[in-house]
Amino acid sequence: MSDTSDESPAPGDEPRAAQAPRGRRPVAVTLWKTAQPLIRGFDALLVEHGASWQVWHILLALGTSPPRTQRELAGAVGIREATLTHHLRAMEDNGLIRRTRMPDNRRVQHVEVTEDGARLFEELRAAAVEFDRRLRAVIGSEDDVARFLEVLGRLAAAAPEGGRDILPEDWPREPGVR
Amino acid sequence: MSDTSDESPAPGDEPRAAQAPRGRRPVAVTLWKTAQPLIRGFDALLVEHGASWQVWHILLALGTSPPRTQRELAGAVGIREATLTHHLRAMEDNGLIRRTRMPDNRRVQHVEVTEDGARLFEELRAAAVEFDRRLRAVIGSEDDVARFLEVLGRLAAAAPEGGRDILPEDWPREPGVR
DNA sequence: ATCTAATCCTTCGAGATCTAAGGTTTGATC
DNA sequence: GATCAAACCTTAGATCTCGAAGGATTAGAT
Repeated sequence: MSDTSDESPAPGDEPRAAQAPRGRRPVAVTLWKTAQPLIRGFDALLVEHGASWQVWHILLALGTSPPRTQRELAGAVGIREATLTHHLRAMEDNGLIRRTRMPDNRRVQHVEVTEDGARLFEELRAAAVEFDRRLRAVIGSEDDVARFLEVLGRLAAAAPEGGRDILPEDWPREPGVR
Repeated sequence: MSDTSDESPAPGDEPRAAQAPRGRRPVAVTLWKTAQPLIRGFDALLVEHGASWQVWHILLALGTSPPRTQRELAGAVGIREATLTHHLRAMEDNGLIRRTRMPDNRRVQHVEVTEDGARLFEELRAAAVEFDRRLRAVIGSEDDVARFLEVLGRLAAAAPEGGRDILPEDWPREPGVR
């Protein structure tokens, strides 16, 4: 996006009613405007393979560390339970997953990846790995990537616990402040 | 979201080790799961002030380097024209902006921030600046922040030109490849 | 002049997402 | 065990977003 490099206030910039914070581009905005097109590009890639970013994300979460409940799964994918229900129903219709009530706790829906689902994920994985390889190349050396991800981890860790259920009064906290 | 921090060495929390078996967490996913809660937290903050993340973003774009057309504005905010129309209508109804047809080119709608809009933005600015200050503190020194933003810039620059209109075949490109 | 194409914006319909509220099942308390 | 609360999921309604198509205006070509 050309706008992500708009530190050029254009020579002869006019004092407008709304004045931006001088010089500093907000971190959160920059982060957003970077993540946004990347995810969209990734999604476009997966759509070509007959899937979508969120379907892939759900399959990934199911494969990585199988969540017990849909709530956990939603948390892992970063969406709400209601939204997950929506996706799971579609995925179930498409035969990618199977849902069964557990006899020992009939509240939970156990989500399982079907053969078809596993096959699809395997196909997507190649594209995803290649995509990731290129992004890492853009970032730099392995150390650069590690440092970058570490910072992201710290930022994410600074986010409120429940995802976005309750915002503590003084959030985000200073580093070290507990 | 506890899951977004499941790889960070996070000082003082370690509830679950649920880690991807084959190492390498996808960069795009990590980026997304960091940006997502941050933006949501920021939005929640602004909502308390009677606005929203996108309203603030639009006001910011209008103030920073006033776009000539709505198309430019949409690009600056990272949304589609159709979506922008939606927001602008609401903002116009709320008296935050004013839209007028230009006599020399009656296709374009010139967007202007009203007094009320400027006043609201001024109020939001304090919250936004403080929010940003804290995020930067989480990242580290000023140099750390600069390095971090530089990487984000490179990632964003690697994205396809029009934002996400056309995905070149070999995207994202290797650094240096043109 | 007129026709065609491009630019700019809006409308429409569909999909993703959220919050809030509801339904079921389970656990705890009396 | 009856009742109340909690856990888990779904449904309903609203909002944000997009793509595609349409309307209006301008610029370019004939």
